[in-house]
Amino acid sequence: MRIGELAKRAGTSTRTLRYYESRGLLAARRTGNGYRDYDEDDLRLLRQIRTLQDFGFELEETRPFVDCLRAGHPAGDSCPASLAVYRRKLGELDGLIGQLAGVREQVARQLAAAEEAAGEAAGQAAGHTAGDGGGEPPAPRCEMTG
Amino acid sequence: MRIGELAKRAGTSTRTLRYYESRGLLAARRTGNGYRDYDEDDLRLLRQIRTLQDFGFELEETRPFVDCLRAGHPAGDSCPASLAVYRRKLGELDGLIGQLAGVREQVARQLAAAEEAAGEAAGQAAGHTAGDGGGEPPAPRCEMTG
DNA sequence: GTAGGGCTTGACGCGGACGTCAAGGCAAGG
DNA sequence: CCTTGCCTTGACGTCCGCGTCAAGCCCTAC
Repeated sequence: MRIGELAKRAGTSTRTLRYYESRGLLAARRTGNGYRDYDEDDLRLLRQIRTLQDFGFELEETRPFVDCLRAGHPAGDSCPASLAVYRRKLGELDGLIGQLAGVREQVARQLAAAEEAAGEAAGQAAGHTAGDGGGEPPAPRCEMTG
Repeated sequence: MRIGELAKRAGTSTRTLRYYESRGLLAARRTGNGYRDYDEDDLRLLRQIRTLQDFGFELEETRPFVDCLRAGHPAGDSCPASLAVYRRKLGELDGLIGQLAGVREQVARQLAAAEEAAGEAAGQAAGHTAGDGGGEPPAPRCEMTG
């Protein structure tokens, strides 16, 4: 099949396929007139790349999977190098998730503190003190427009 | 103080400060010879920006905080617009964390399946069969769509 | 005088995964 | 013949937060 059909079947663009080729993934045969010519194996290979891309893998990280399929293995992750990428990625994901969770907590605390400060200021302005025990009360529900 | 000192005290670079200025954050007075001239308020403002940047906020998202400080408020998050950014960011973080957790689970399952397949292949190669029901492994237990 | 440091503006580079435009070839239909 | 639609290569644009270099001015010290 030609590049347009492959792109359509993989749900991507021809530009992307040419880009992959320029990166050394997804080589293509050529027909007599110079058009790229792909087969079902190329489609499988491309789907493997796209799946990993959807996971957030960088293109280079998909290379072991591609090489694995090219070597004739039934799946892209049938090779040790692919498993190593999986494991490294798991570590990265755990680290990133933990980091984001930490940031989330800090932002949540900042928000809570700022809301409380705003609430107290409003209370004072209205001559009405909050008067609760100064600890960490349950977060205000949704008093401001989001 | 001049730009070099401000950069040092904020733990960033002069290039970064000029960039912030070009973006309309962090305006600077000028001395007679054309040098930028900053004061302690600018430092506070800059620290606010840097804190949010460390949280992963985009520069544009720090603008409400900057405007808030410039308006004379005691903290950058004393204004409704800043709180709105906090809330939006919390939502984004929750979404992102959930998505990453979903990816993490998928990668973990892929890894487990590939490891098991590799183990069985090795077992067969060694004349030792794993012996579990040879069909598809049980469907993934939890679908964490992200 | 001159070396050295800090400052100025301007402009290009980077990384990642492409989008988009330009100029032109190839094949099929009317 | 001409149009339409697919294909080719090449090259520049995008986003973001800067890094880095270039050319030159200001001030101080020796």
